[in-house]
Amino acid sequence: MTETKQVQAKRITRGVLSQRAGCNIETVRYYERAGLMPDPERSEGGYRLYQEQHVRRLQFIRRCRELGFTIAEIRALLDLVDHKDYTCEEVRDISIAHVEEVRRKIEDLRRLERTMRAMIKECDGGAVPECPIIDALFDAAAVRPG
Amino acid sequence: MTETKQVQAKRITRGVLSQRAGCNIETVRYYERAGLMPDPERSEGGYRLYQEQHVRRLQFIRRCRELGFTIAEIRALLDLVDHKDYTCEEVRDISIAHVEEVRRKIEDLRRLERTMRAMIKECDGGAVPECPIIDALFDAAAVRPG
DNA sequence: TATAGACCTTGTACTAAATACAGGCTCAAG
DNA sequence: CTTGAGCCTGTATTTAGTACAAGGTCTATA
Repeated sequence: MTETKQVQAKRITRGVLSQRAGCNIETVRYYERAGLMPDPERSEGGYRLYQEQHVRRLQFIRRCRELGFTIAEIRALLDLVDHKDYTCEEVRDISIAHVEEVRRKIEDLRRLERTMRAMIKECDGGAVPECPIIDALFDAAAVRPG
Repeated sequence: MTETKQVQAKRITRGVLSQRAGCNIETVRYYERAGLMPDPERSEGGYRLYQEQHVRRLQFIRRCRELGFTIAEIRALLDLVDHKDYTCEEVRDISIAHVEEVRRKIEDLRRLERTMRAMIKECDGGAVPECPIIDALFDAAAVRPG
């Protein structure tokens, strides 16, 4: 009897919520506009009042962002979770598509790094106003070796 | 005598300029606003009239962008080049700072890829509404292994 | 010479993923 | 009751472009 009253969950303000997820306070409002976070309860004065479930949700979003998922991808994941009709396969497909995107980005950056290092190697760092890096940047062949 | 007249360089429109640098026509105007491309001559009717030097400059900018230099970094490089008071060392320093940034990004993406692959490996892709990937994303420990 | 239509002009809005700020209101502690 | 921290809304800024509307220019052809 008294227990149901004790179970009454305490409400959390936006500032506390953002701190607990390790993000900026404004980010919460941004995710609300973006449809990732729900419109929460409000106090008499209009303050947003969150619950523990919202902390978990925001942390989920932040973790996805740290893994490079876009807002749209996270929305897709959360839709699956919210409707509770997702299959492991759907989640897996989204994740595999994402990791392949990550791999492509790594490849692009590695090619770029090789080109940069090749240019820098040509440069002795002398105190003269002639620089093979600048020359290379002005000369297509040097920058696009293959 | 007649030669000085023949040397009269032909002028290039914005559309042709952008094509020769392989970029969108609007990008030229953007670089102008950003201070990377100069205000060129204009025709009677107000058309921008470019010269060969501008093609080279735009190609330089595009190559820098392909290598991941930011607009601010390119502005710094062009300032050095324009004032002709740069030393090889200055250019080299900017380039090394950039390549180190690239290396950091690669490291971040590789960590991210490892985490993603670890999550995906746990998932058998079954048609059930329970997924270790979702669980991992809701559980800090799984996503941040170290 | 007239005109079609390709090309250019400007200003403005949009993208992604936040972050920042102004002006005003609320809440809790003392 | 007052103080000040914290919250409210709306709007602007960031990066590196892209897109578009309404209108003016340029040039080749009839």
